[in-house]
Amino acid sequence: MSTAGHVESVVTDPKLIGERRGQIVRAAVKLFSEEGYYTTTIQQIAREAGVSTGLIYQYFGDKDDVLFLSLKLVLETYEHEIPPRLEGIEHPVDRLCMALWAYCTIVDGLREATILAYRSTQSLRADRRALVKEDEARTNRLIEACLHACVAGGYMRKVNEYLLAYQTVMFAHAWALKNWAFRDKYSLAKYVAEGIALLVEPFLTARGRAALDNMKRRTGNFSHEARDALRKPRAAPRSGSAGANK
Amino acid sequence: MSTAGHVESVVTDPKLIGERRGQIVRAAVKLFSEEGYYTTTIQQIAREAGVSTGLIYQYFGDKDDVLFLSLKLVLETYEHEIPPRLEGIEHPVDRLCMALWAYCTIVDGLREATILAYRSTQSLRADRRALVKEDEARTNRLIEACLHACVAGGYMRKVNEYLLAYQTVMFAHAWALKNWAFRDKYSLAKYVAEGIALLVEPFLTARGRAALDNMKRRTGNFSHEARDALRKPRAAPRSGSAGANK
DNA sequence: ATCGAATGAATGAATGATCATTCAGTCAAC
DNA sequence: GTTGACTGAATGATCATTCATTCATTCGAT
Repeated sequence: MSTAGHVESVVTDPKLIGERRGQIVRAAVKLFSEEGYYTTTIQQIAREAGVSTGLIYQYFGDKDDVLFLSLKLVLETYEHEIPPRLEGIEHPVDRLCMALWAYCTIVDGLREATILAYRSTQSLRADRRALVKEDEARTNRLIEACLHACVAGGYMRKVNEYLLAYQTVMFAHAWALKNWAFRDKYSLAKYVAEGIALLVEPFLTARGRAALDNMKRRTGNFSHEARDALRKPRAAPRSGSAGANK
Repeated sequence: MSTAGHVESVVTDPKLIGERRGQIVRAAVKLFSEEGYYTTTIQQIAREAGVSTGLIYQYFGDKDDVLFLSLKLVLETYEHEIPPRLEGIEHPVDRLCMALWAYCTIVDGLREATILAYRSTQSLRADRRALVKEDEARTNRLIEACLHACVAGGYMRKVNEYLLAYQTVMFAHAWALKNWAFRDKYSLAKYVAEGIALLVEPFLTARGRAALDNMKRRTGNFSHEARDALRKPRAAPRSGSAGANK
């Protein structure tokens, strides 16, 4: 063994190394997404993250653990990025549409990672798998709440909110899972518009339809960033009771 | 090597064990479904199939090839088992509902294998992956055709048939993919009934709705095997297009 | 200030398991 | 006695995981 030749010290900038774990997980998500769990080696992750193989075991129990935190990162992105996108949007129908739009956008940005979630959740140890499912269920409830508000407000007729929420989530996931089939048929915006036609419109009451038409007019059918167009001009409505008025 | 030769004279004698390949693929589907592709070893497959490891390489080029044929078997099951279930059912709305019901039933019987398809399609070599996708697309067109017939017959309003077909397929797949979430909320029959409420009913015209109501009456909401209830009482089994009557 | 533990982050070569794949044979049928 | 299906031990690669070391710190005592 000749330790001599290696003068490659820890050249990392002392200032920049913040989150070793995050650094490693980010590398892992990238590689797992591209190549899959089993075909990605710890050595590759180490190289991608710019650390040594040994260090990974300082921060993670084993490879399974790295996968677990990778999936968690992805699912938490879903869960945490939707609510801010809904902030300030009052009308239940607007909120529902925006939730669908937001979800699809997020999936679009994490297309590979979304596929990763479908591919590898069951290579996790059972206990960790349960935690991942819990994350997924939470995101689901987010959509379900939007649906419920529409029904409660009289904008949507009674539906199976649970299953329709699931279908909505599946619709967003499908953008990643079946992208090879959709890519050259629809832009993301068109896809979302079709999603609304399939998952929202058919269930609206007359009142709901009016709200949707109104929204479409204001946002030009989601062609651009519709978020701001839907926000209340100005207000400080922190505590909102869902009570539909007018 | 090439798996091409289908009608190879591997064993031409019907007396001798004809289906060595089938025997092995069936074992592989079982194990891949239960454990995943990478965690299943050729040795295990051999044991399960009751043959030696070496023999597998007599019938398959490599492990990837075994996966390929396993997935093909599953997808072809979808493709081949739906049409017979529709046979003899004339009314477009009935056919559509039956297609959904049939698809869900098949998925139910292949729950693990369906998950396998989602998990492992991308561990296939690119060229084989394309073939698998082609299989999937074909099944999709089956549903699309049912939808189209409904629209053409004036039973359903104009919809994006392509995407609604996809949603229908995803709905069936979800029964496998998210079974942990649905299992204790719905029976399969209830699930299908909800599927019709979400994916069929909302798009029907008045005429279509009448047809659906009529079907529900005859079949008791799919509670039992509805297939026969929908079949034409009796008719020329094979030939020509009998005029669909009222 | 200076020195020499003591700490612990980080390294990467070595270890040990686990398989995919091969091949020298066996056996049964003709 | 030739053929070819079939066997299963042996081979060789590929990793996950370990661990003896290195290096840069901090810090207490001088």
